[in-house]
Amino acid sequence: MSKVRTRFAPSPTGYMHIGNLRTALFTYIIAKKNGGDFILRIEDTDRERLVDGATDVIYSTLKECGLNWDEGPDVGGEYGPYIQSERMGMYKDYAIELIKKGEAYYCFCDKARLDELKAVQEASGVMPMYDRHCRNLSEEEVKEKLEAGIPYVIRQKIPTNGETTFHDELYGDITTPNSTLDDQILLKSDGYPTYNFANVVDDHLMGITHIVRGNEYLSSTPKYNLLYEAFGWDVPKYIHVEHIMKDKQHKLAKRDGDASYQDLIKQGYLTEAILNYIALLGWAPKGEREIFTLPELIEEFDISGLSKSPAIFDSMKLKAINGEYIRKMPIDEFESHAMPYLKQAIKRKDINLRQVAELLQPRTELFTDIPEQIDFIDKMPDYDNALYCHKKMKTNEENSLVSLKEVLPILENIDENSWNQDTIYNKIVELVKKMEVKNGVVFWPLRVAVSGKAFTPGGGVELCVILGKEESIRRIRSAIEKLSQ
RNA sequence: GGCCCGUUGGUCAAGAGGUUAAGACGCCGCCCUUUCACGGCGGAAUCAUGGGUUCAAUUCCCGUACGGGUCACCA
Repeated sequence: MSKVRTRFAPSPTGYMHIGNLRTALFTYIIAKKNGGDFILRIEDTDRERLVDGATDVIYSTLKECGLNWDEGPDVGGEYGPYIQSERMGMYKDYAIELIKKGEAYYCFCDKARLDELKAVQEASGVMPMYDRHCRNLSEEEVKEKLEAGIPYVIRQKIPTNGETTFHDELYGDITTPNSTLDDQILLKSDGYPTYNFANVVDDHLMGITHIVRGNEYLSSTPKYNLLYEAFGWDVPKYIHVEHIMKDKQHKLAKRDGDASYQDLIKQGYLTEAILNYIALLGWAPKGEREIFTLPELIEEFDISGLSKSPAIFDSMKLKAINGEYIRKMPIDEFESHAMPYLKQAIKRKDINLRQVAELLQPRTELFTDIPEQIDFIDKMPDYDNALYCHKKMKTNEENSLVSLKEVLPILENIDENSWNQDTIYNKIVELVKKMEVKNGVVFWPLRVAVSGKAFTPGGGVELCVILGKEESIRRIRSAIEKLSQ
């Protein structure tokens, strides 16, 4: 069996849609799973849609994701060039070869005639399709028109009856009546190939064995298949993957602002988590495990786990997976990822950011959530005394005031050098015992007094450690004042 | 509209002609606990629909509904 070769062939739009990224992922995995090669080909023949720097987005995204290509525009390879616009010269010969084989023909119909034809067909409710006006021109007629310099295109000669069946590795055999297939244009009047034609020729020339692509190509595959057969080329294996949806009726689109890899990164998601999640969208592993690195995905992957129906993108699940990756990180790595957000929220220089990071790690699902969690550190927020009332902690404004008054001198008596978790905690527990109350009766008011928030990462003691002795004492004093009014 | 594809809890989904129809996210409850989070335990919640085939169908077949895709000198 020949070596497996797969290809990812994006158009440079300056934007990596996560559906595309997922297709790239599967394409890469299928190659690597079989010890094959993954090829990158840039399909940039649409000059009008060309965007500056767009190929760089493709390169950098794939690289960040670890989807390294074995052949491509920048790394070369035996089957280049890998940029479609640089391959333009060769297609015409292939189109003419097809004409000689009787599998294609010159068409001299001009735009006006085609437009009119289409209008008539649409008006009568018929599917717009070329009427094969030029399909049976005699050799003389063709020669005459060519010599007269009449512009032409080359169209594929689809069988007029019968049906075409192709095999998809996922969907099985799919059969389509030939009568529903259009004599599609292979070579445009400017001499350039259409995408459909270039694609088949390129895939063949590059020795692609498995074509992995979006499900939108399912209905044009019969025509591709006919093309392979017309040339007498080996038909590759097809694997069509379903779309990622925003909801049941809408595809995830650019305007949603969260459809691209870049959008997700901006929102604070980790590359590994994104990759892991999109693999799970439309593909199910054999066992119950869900967290996989790229090499593990290659190990686990099997086409049979691919889904045949569209999957709705669920950011809650992505977030949960992101959280798992975050919790798994060594603290140093977490800290460096979190640093920009820590600095954004904390301007004070006397705060030990490492300690803050330690509190935050098990509580972070998205890095962008960090600032809001620690916004009380620089500046005590305004809060209502009602915060001191907590049913389960059995606290209210009165006993909170008592607790704070008791705690204050104890904290004041702790030496600056002993201002740490254990010391503070033990001293407060001693106090609690002496007061003969529940722990919460002291801990809850303390936490409120130093944070002014209903929820904080860490409890009163942790927060006091973070804030330092001086600031903690100051906050407790002003809380006592506030409660005494 | 023609053609093609699909339909298991709210979402991702496993599954098989006979199962208590996995698991995950989310939700709810409990435990742990100085709040929250983490962790642990438990719960509610699903086979689109009508006909066949069969002793038995959510699983196989046909129809219906619903959803998606596609019908360019775009890629």
